[in-house]
Amino acid sequence: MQVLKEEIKLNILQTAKELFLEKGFKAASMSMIARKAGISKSNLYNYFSSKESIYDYLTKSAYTAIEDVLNSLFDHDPDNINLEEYTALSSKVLCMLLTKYRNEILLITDCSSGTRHESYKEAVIDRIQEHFMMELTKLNILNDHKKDCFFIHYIAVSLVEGLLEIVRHNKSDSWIKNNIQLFVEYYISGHSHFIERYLK
Amino acid sequence: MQVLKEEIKLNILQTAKELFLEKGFKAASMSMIARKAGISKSNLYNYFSSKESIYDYLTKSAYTAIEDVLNSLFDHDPDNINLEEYTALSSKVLCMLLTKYRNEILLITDCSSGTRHESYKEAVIDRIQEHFMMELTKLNILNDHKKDCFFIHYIAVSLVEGLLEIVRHNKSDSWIKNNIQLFVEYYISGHSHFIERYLK
Amino acid sequence: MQVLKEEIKLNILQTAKELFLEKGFKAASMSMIARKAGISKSNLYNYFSSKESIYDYLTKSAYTAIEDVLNSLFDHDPDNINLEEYTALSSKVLCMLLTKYRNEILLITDCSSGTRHESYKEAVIDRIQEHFMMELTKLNILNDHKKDCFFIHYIAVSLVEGLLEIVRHNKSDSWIKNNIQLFVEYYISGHSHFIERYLK
Amino acid sequence: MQVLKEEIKLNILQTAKELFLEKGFKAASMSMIARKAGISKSNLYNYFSSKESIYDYLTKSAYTAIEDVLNSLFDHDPDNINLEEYTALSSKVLCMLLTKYRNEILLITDCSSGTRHESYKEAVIDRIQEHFMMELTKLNILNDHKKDCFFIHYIAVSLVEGLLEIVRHNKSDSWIKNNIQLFVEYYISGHSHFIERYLK
DNA sequence: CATGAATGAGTCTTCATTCAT
DNA sequence: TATGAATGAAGACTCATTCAT
Repeated sequence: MQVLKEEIKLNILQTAKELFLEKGFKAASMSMIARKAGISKSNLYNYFSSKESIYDYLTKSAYTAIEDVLNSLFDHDPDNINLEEYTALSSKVLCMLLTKYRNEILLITDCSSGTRHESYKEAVIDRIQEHFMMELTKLNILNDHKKDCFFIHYIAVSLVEGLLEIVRHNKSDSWIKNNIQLFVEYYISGHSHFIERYLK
Repeated sequence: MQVLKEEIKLNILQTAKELFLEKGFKAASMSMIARKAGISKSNLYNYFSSKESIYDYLTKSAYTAIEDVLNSLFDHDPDNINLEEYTALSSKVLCMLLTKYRNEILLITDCSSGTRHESYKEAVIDRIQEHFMMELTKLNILNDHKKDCFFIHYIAVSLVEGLLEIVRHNKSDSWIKNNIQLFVEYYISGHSHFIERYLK
Repeated sequence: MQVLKEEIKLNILQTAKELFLEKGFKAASMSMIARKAGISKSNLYNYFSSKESIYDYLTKSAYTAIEDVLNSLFDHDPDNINLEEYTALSSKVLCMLLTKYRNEILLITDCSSGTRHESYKEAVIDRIQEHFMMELTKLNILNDHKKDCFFIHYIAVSLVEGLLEIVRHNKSDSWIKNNIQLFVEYYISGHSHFIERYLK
Repeated sequence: MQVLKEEIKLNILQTAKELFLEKGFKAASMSMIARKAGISKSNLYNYFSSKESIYDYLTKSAYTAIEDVLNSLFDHDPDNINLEEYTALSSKVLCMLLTKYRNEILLITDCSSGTRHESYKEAVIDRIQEHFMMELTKLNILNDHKKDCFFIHYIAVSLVEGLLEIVRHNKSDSWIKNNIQLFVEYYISGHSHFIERYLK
C-alpha cells in the first residue's frame, strides 16, 4: 500500500494553492485545477476527495500554527515580563509564523470565502479585541468606555491587517522579517500613545 | 406610466443592493433578485442589460463621490492650510461621503468579487500611499526610505480599513459621524507621531 | 404570474412517471427524462426544483390516499360491524384506492429506492401486522405465540403483495375491481381458516 | 502460492456478497469492495473481469440449485405420490435450498437491480404459475377460468414471497427450518382450501 | 500477480442570458 | 413592457474500467 505518486500530489497542491490565491476558493474550479495541473478532473479525486479537502490540506498546519501563536501571545504573565521583552517575543513569534506560512495564511484570510472557515479572520480579530479589553480592564483604564469599543476594535483590525499587508506584499523572507519587527515595535508604541491620549 | 416604470427600476436596484450586500455579487443570482423584487427574471433584462450593469448602476455615483473626495483631499495646498483646518476639512468631507454612500461604498469594497472593479479598494490605497509619499518627499522627510515604503503603505491601509470598519458597523449616522471625527483626529495625530519617531 | 405551460409540465410528469416505473427512481436520470420529454435538461428545473420533487409531486396524493385508507380500515369498531360488512367495505375502499392511484402506488412501492420513502411499503406491512396482532390479542387468540409472529407477518405481507400484484398486472379498471373483490373475500376467508387451524 | 490466491478470491467474494446484500448491486461500488477487501481496485480485475461477473460468480450455484429444486418439484408424478408425501418432500427440498443458499437467494431476489438477472424472481413466479395451471388443468379443475388467472398468479407469488420472507428474517437455520415446514404445510392446505372454494 | 495512475462518461444541479409572444 | 419558456456552459462529484509498470 504505497502512497500515491508524491510528485503529482505536490503538483496538485501547488496548482490549487496558486489558483486559490489568485481567484479565491470558490472561483477556482476543480476543472481549472485539473487542467492547469495537466491531469484529468476525475484523477484529481484519486488524490483528494473534494475541493475543500485540498483547501484543508493546504491550510491545516497554518491553522494550528496561528492558534499556537495566539495562545502564546495571550498567555503571557504581564507581571513577569516587561514591555520590551514582550515586544521582542511577539516579533520573533510572528516572524516565524508569517515567513513559514506566508501563502497558507493568505489562503485562510483572503481566499476562504465558501469554506467553512470563511470568517476565521474576523474571529481572530474579535479574540484579539477581547484580549485587549481584558488587559485594559485589569489596568483600570477601561471603565465607561466599554460600551463603545470601536477604537479597541480598530486597534485589533489594524494589527491583523497590518501584519497581513506585510505578508501580501510577498517579498523576501528578510524583507518580511524586517518589516514585522518595525511594525510590531511601532504598533506597540502607537498603542501606548493611543492609551495615553484617548483612554486615560 | 413613467412613474410606474421608475418604481420598478428603483425596486430592482434596492433589492439587488440588499442581496449584493448580504451575499456578495457572485452569490446573489439574478433569479433571487427577480424573485425578491416580485418581477420576472426576463423583465430584469428590460431594465438592466446584465447583472454587472445593475452593480455598475448601484455604485456609479459612489465611485464619482469617492474620486471627488480623494481629489479634494489630495489637491489642498499645504502652504495655505494648517493641520487643524485640514483635519476638520477631512473629517467633514469623509463624514459626508461615508454617511451618504454607506452601503454603496461597502458594495465597492466588500461585495465586488467577480466584478471588474474587484480591486478598486487596493487601487485607492495605492493612490493614497502615492500621495503620502509625495507629500513627505516635498517636506524632505522621505529620502532613502523610498525603496522600502511598507510603512507608508500600512498607513494608507490603516486609513482606509479604519474608515471602512466604521461604516461596516452600520449604526446610526450620528454614531458614524462621531467615530469618523475621533478617528480622523486620532489618525492624523498618530500619523505625526509616527513621522516624528520613525522617519525623521 | 401565470403558471408554467401546463402542457409541458404534464409532459414531464408523464415522462418521468413512465421512466420511474420502468427503471426506478435512481436509474431514471434527469438527462433521460429531459431527452424523452424533448426538452433541455436545464429547462426541467424551471418546472421542478429537483428529481425528488418530481417524484414527490407524482406520489403525494397517493400517499395521502393510502394513509386515509389505512386509517379507515384500522379504525372500524369490531362490535358494530360484522365480517361481511367489513369485507364489503374493505373491498370498496381498496378498489377505489388501487384503481385511482394504480401507477402512483407502484411508484411508491416498487420504484422508490433512493427516495426518502424507500421503506414505506415495509412500514405499511409492519403497521398492518401490528394491527392484526392487536385484534387477535383482543380476541384472546394470540397468547404465547407472540414471540414468534412470523405467520402474522406473512399474512400482512400476503395482503400487501397480493393487492400490489393485482395492480402490477395493470389491466383494465374493471379487471382490477373484480380481482380485488375476489381477493379480499378470499383473503379474509383464508385468514379465518388460518386462525382456526393454527392459532386456536 | 495457489492457496494465497484462492484466499484473496474468497475474500473478494465474501466482501462483495456482504456489500451487495447491504446496499444492492448498483450502490455497492467496486471501490468499496476493494477497500473493504483490503486490496487494490485494479487487482479486483485480475480476479473478476467486471462487477457483474462477481455477482454472477456469487449467484451461479444458487441459480442451479433453484432450477434443480423447481424441476424436482415440477416433475413429480401426481399419480405416484400422495399429498402428504409431496408436502414432506417439498418441505425438505426447500429447507435444504433456503438454508444452504440463504444469502445467495436474497442476492438474486432482492439485490439484483442493475443486473441482467433483475427479473429472475418474476420469471420463477411465472413458471410456478404455469405449473399450477397445468396441474389444475390435468385435474379438470381449471376450465374457463384460464384467461383470468390472477388467483393462480397470486398463489405463486404467495409461495415465493412467503418463503423469501422467512429467509429475509435471517434467524438461525433451525428457525428457518421450522418455519418453512409450517409454512409449506399451511400453504398447501390453504391452497386446497382455495381450490375447494373458488375453483371447483 | 499487484498496484497506482488515469480517464470518459455519467450523476444532479445552478446560472446568466436569450427568445418568442 | 412583461413574461414564461428555453438553453448551453459550467459547477462538484462518482464510477466502472483500463493501462503501464
